[in-house]
Amino acid sequence: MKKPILLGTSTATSRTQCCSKVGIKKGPWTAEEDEVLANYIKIEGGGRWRTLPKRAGLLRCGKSCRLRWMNYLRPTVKRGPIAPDEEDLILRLHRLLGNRWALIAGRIPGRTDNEIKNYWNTHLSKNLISQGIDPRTHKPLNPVSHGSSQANQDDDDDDVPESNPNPPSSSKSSELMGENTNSMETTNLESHQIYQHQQEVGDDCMGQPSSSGNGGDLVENGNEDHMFSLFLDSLITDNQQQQQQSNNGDLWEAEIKSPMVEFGNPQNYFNHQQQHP
DNA sequence: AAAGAAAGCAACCGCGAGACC
DNA sequence: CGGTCTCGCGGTTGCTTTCTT
Repeated sequence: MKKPILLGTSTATSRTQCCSKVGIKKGPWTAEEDEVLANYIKIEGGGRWRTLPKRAGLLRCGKSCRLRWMNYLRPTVKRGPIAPDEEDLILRLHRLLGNRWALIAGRIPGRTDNEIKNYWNTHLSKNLISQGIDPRTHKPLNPVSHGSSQANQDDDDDDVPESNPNPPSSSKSSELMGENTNSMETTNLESHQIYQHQQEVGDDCMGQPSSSGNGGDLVENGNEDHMFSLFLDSLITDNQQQQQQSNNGDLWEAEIKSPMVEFGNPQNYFNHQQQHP
């Protein structure tokens, strides 16, 4: 593993980040540090990360403590290989959301954004490339080989945000919901149908709304987040059904018909809900 | 068996948003 | 209302492990 680094004045840069302070340890965590952090959070709870290491007696920066807890020490973190159904879910979520790792992780119980991001970069993106699919856009790398669908290829790139291949540098969920001003009108019936659809489909495969930690912010804060969660589930489910229906047909045609496109994006769903409660 | 390459993954970094003063 | 602080996120780095030659 990585050798722990104890930062001193010689290695500290001009950065003013917390981790550049003298005496703050970097590198891999030891079992002892893990124990100290886990025990402290068990007793005192998480949060206030900046002051937590001092209170817990750790020579780490708050960021490092938070990351360690979120990605490794949390009891809800699931270790072990990604199951095929989880992989399928990651693919579908990435198709819909782009590199919104925290959002994706929020829909996969026990998995962290870091883990999913790593898995995507090391496995899934390579798999897609080997299949001739662009992992960023989920479209064919060589459109020529895809026959009639190629005719729509250029248009798709311009105006269909079925996934978000180039998300902005800050990818908060709120931004996801607010970035598209292309207001596509929806009716009360449509939004109601999606909501009702969610009720029928249930939450078995998407996981429970996460109760803590990374990505869980999507679904744990208030009614709007809950509604977004439900909406996201409906997107995933409908997307899956349409892919099955397309069944080796024109994948991208099916994609265009996805609920994401019908709504424009989740923000439109919210706007609509707020205007028509 | 040894060396180099590739893969895997934990951790770091910088930035943006929201909270707080 | 502007400045500062804190948190959380996505991108990236670099060390360790595994595979290949």
